[in-house]
Amino acid sequence: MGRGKIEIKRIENSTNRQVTYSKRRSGIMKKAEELTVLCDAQVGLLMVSGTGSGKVHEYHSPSTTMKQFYDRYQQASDVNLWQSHYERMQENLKKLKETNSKLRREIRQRNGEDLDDLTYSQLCGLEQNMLKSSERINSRKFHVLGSQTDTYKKKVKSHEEMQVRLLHEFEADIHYAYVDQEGDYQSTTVGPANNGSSVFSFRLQPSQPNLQGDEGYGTYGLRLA
Amino acid sequence: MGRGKIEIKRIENSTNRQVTYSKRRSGIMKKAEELTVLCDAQVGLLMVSGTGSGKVHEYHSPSTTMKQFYDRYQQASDVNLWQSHYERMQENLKKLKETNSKLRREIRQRNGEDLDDLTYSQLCGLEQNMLKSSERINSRKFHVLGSQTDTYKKKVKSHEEMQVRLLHEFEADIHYAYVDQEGDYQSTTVGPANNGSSVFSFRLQPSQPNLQGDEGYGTYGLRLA
DNA sequence: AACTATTTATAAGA
DNA sequence: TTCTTATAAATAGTT
Repeated sequence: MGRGKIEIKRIENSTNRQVTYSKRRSGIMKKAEELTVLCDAQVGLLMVSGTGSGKVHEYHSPSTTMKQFYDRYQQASDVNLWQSHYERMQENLKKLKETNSKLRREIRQRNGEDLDDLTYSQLCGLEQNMLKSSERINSRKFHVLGSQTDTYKKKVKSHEEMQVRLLHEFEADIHYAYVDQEGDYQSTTVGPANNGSSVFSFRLQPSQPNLQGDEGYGTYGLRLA
Repeated sequence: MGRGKIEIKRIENSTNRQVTYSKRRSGIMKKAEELTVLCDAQVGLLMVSGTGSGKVHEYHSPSTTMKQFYDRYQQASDVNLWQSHYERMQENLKKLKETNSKLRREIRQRNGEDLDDLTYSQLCGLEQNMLKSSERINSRKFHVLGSQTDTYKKKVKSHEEMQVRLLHEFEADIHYAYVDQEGDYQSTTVGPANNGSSVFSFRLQPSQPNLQGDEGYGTYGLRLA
């Protein structure tokens, strides 16, 4: 219906396509409304241009809301899977929050707070448990200290060996300098020595990150004393 | 477009209306498909005859599922609040899980496990913290013990008073029975006495619920010894 | 956005 | 229902 017949296939000229979309869109819209009025029907219509802004044009008969149409879709499609997914997610969230607050409470109790609801025997158990844990921590402490000491011992030893070696090289250089008058011993000696000495500089440990940073857990904020 | 022009208003003849619905329905369907093909558009169309069976006729562009339509609609309308809500929820979930595992780790550490990554000074801090907490728990323990004793003391005292009172009543009843020959002293004396004695029965405390019930937190499972 | 030659859709009739 | 056909509407190509 127009100056010439057209094949029903994608219009390749983009501008042309856009124009045709616009014309036919209003055409179909009018048809939809006419159908609604003439035949007392319910009609829902959605159109999105593939080209262009992706703007949605819609028509729906006044008697019906779009929502009713969507409900219809849901019935017929897998959208309701989504729904249940959402619900499961919400439940999950709730459980996690509960668990979370219980964990926080346990930590607070292990920190000597929020003890009012505990019975005498629960308090006893908790104390026992904590003392046992303290012992474990203490023993670990010594283990760490021990291995740290060992490490340092080794470093010190290798450092001493290095010094001895350097001393020898130094003496050789001195000798060489006297012989050749051109010894640049700074570059041959100072470099390695600097490199080695950094082993003894302590690095500050960043303190334990405070998790979500508002409650009282993560309370043993530790730094190198 | 037909043998005669028609007004766009409800067709009163029911049969005629039905026929027109059928004809125009297929017409609009064809238009929808043409729009889809020609303009590379996405089209969704639903029609329900007001008269008749209420059967739904639908068309949607093959490239699109109804779900995509739904999503599209969300994008273009304020329903997309939902989308962002979903995303925020997902993020929340992730954060909660992270927090959770950190909390669990902290508890494990306070329980003397999972200490390998701690430095010496962190271990020291942790130990100090736990000893301090133990003290607090210990002092709370004595406080509870003390108030419990007080409570019992009061109960015992009131019980003693009750006994004295009952004794008097009992003697009075004996006296009455002798005078009247019909004293049913069981019902007047035993009732209240039973009621009072239950104060001394211990109730088992249910142990601390194990949270999600698989990891090693909630470890001080406490019962009345 | 308007025009108009044509094609399409369809109202009425069979 | 479906087909036919005269006529109204829609619209492709043009301006």
